[in-house]
Amino acid sequence: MHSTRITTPDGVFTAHFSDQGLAGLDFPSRKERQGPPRRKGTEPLPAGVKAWAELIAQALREVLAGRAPMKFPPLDLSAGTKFQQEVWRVLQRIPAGKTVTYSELARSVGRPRAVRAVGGACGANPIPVLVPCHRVLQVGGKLGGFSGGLDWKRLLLARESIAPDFPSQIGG
DNA sequence: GAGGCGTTTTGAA
DNA sequence: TTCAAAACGCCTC
Repeated sequence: MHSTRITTPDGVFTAHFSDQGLAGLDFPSRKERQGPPRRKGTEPLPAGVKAWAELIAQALREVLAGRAPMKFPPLDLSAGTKFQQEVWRVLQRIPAGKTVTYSELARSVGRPRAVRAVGGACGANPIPVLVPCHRVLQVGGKLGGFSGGLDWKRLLLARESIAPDFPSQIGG
């Protein structure tokens, strides 16, 4: 397992790689968003992993800009259960600028009643942003939850020109 | 509008 | 195997 930092205009993400591809992605910490990155993580990466990291950096910037990535790095989702992987597959098919509800997602995987389990699968998603769990909303347009924090979910949706029913704290 | 219950999956003991 | 928890949705009051 290799780890490296992915610098974007919105902060420094941390990517984790297995032999199969990208296996995990961490959101920038507050410190990393505000200050310079630490030296940790500068260890040399295998050439293949380095190439993946560049692809991921490009893909991340595309998604953060509200666009669908041109090239997509290989994703290693084998850590999840079969149900979770099915949910994550469906998530990857959601185009930029479009959203689905937890109930729609549940129907897509053939478990129309398993809306709560779908929420759990979204929360277990190891690769947020690239596996767009932020495009899953509650019925009625409410945000629901987000493992990286609702701030990130709101930001990502805003970049895609999606205006969910934001809580009144935003105003309006 | 608010609270309670139902359904499904997952992780721990 | 059993129990508790979870990024939900629907029904009832």
